[in-house]
Amino acid sequence: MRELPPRLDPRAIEPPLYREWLARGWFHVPASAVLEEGRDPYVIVIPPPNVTAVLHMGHGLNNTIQDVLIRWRRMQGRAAEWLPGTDHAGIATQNVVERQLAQEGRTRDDLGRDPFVERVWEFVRETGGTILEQLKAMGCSCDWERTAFTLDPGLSRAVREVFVRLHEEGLIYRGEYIINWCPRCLTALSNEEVEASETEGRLWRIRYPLAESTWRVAEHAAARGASAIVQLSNGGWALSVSTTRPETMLGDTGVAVHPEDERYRGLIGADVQLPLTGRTIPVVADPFVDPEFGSGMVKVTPAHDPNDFEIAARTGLPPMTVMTPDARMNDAVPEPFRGMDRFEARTAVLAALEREGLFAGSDAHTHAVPRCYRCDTVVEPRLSKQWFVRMGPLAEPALAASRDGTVSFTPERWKKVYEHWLENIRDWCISRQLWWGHRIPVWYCQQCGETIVAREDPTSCPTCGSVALEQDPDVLDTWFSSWLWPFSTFSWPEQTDDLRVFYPGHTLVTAPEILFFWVARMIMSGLHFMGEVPFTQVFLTGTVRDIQGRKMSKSLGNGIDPLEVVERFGADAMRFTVVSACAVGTDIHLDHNDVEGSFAPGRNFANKLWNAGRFTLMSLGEGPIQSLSDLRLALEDRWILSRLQGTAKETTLELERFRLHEAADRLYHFFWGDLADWYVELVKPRLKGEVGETSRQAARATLIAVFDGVLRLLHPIMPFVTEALWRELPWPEGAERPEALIVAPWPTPDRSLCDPAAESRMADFQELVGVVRSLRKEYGIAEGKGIPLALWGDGDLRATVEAQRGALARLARVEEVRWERAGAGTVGAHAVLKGGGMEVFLPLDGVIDVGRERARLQEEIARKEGHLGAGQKRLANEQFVTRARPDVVEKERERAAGLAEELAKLREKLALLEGWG
RNA sequence: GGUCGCUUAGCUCAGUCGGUAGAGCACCACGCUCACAUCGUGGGGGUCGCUGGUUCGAGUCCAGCAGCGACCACCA
Repeated sequence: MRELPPRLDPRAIEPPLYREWLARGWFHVPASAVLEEGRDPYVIVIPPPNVTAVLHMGHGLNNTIQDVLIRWRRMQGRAAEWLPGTDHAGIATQNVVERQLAQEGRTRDDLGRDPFVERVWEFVRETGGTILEQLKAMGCSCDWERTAFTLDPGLSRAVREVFVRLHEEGLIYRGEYIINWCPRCLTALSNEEVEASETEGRLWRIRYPLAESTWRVAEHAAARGASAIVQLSNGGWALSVSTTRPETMLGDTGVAVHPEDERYRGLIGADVQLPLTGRTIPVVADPFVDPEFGSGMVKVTPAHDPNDFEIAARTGLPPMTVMTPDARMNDAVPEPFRGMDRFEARTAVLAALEREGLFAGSDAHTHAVPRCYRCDTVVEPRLSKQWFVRMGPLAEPALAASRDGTVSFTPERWKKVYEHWLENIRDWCISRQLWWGHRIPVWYCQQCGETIVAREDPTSCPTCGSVALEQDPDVLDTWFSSWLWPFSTFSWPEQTDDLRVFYPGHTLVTAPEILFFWVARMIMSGLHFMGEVPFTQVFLTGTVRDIQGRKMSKSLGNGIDPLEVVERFGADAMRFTVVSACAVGTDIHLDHNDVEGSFAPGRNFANKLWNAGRFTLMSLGEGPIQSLSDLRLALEDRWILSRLQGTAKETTLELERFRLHEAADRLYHFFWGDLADWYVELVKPRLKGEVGETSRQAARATLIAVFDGVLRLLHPIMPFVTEALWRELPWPEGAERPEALIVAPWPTPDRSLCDPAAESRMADFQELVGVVRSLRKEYGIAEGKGIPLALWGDGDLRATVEAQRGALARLARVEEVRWERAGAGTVGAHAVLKGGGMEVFLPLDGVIDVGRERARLQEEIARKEGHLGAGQKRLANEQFVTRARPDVVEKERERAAGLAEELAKLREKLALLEGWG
């Protein structure tokens, strides 16, 4: 038997095992495994991390979960395909490279488009994919032969096909609308890419003077209580409007009131002098205006506000863009404001209005300011010509798939969130003014103006034959390639075996943050292009947070590097820790200031596994292992084998329900609590041959069987330490041995090994040992000192204790067991076993503190009397007896009877003490 | 503003069908008995956020309130 070191050294075992699994091709699943071997596929596609990303704990959690599921299904015999890859991450990656350039004092424009894109490619080739290497250190068993990248030729082809097809179907259109514009990234954003942040701002009130011709009407209206109409110091009349963004007033082309607002009815059509600009704008009527809010009068800036754009479209107001792409005031505004940043302009506009006596104060106002999800810059609504996907027709089937249960969510509450989003779906702005990404497959003929949308790059205009074609300069939203991931990675639109076999997939594991960005859209595209949902189960993980509940992030410096954890404590320790911490629907909290403490549970358990394995291997001794079925098994053998069956059943059930932490918990307690603490302790003498050869053989065979079983069950969560130990296990003669644990069959409970009687008797024995130990501690009897034990109970328990007499002596230091009632004159501590009806009596003459024991007894009697009283009251209650479930009533009766019996014994004991003291 | 979720031991969280509240960590005491001190044994610690309701009985079901959080949102 090989000597194992007393401490698990993950660094010594993990990398070689991973290399071997990889080399043996166990992660790779060819389509033939399904088509020829008839195996049932199980497919997970990885949420592709950004190609430039480095691993953080969120990935650690997410990918551990995926690997647990994949390894478990693989052991179940499924063709378990886990497809890895990365996302080109348009804005994020371009930003990274632009920052690099900035350090060299250059911009992307200095380089020009093609050289810039080449530079990004270089960067991606150099550093991209680091994260995938890091996943390997975590033990992720991805099918690396299929590693995909959203800019790969195949995936790019899928993107283009989808664009063209949607365009043909009329689901893609180009138009001039208000979109979310990031003035720093200089690109349009989708609604999902904008994050609202609650901000304490101000609501400024400003005045727009009315043309003199309307003063009389205005005065009249003011007298009738039109609060928005005020008189200026020069005697003229003005409208009062409110705004959170005063700088946009330079782009106002109207003022709107509700058509049925009696207060302002006379003013509809009136001319208003727009301050600072010398322009005259009209008052229009539009039902969007809420008469109840503020003064019931709204300034209209069609080119810089989505609502105003709508109002303008309905009322015919012209849009007027007053900002440059980087959010400075453009040449459309009066000279003094030109070139000012929008926030600078805000101050300047307010100051200018004040000078003209048109500033009317401000109020504190909390509102949601939209920010770019990539750079946090305040997003500017901007009128712009962009490409959009018409989402309504795509959303409908995706909604139905959730409603009819074709797709299910874990935790279930996300279903509602998903459906709510789809019910209120808005069109998707997919064009980005970036260079890094899939170029939009659209060309404009410079000759005749024709727009060409094509699968292949056109060389000439199909309408006029001109060769002067210019491709649309924009690229597509990164998510426009990610949403095709479940089929584009399997060669779609080409109809291959891979596609047929691995689509649709099964489980998607991801963070809730990208439910709309990615999950919902994948379901939409899957249904639309493949006719089937891409997966049927969506498992949304929690968020990894620090001890203060803050999200882990680079900028906060509160992150934990999973690789550091792997390096220090091993992948198994990290995996077990996160799995056991990831209760469904809850976030996981880790302390970045105490990485060791945070991962101690996993590390300790991995080490426990190692040591128990080490002990087992060392104490099995030489000689063949006999078959279990040929041996006469002891009580503890039957007990642990039975417990293993229950554990296998429960573990499987929990995994099926995505309750990974429960699975981890069951295995932890079975391994540590049952196997290591009890079984191993119980069989030590037997393994040494102290109880005879037959007994030794039974213990060896049982130990091997249980170890084999529990290592299999633990393998998905802790693949390395389990595989390392499993390889050292001797194998029963004649039994077929799988090639490796990673490909060993998943245990299914063997009913013939289930033994409730053994479980029950062991439970009594364990309790007896616990009671004796506890009493020893309580009375301060030295650990090493043996004690006599008197007990009485029924025949079954007696048999148990007799069978375990030796173990009792070792585990509880019991010197002698007497089956007789303690006579008068003997005093001791005692305990009553709850279920078993067995009483323990430790004669403790000379040790016991009689006063203390008496008090304790009295206390216990009082407590039990209380319980009994409550129980009897319940039983006396006619409603309870007639209405409660029969088994509950029966249980209550038994409990009461038991209590009464215990009480009688306690009183007897107390009487004994009285006599002695 | 709307929707959803959470509130149980010092901390992080379980708690299935309503029937005498659990785990891990932390803490205290004892123990280096040859698998493991990353360990073992024992122990202390909870008015289950508050109020009311349903029920024979509520951590669990219902209503209201408070606090926290998430998501959604075009009231300037």
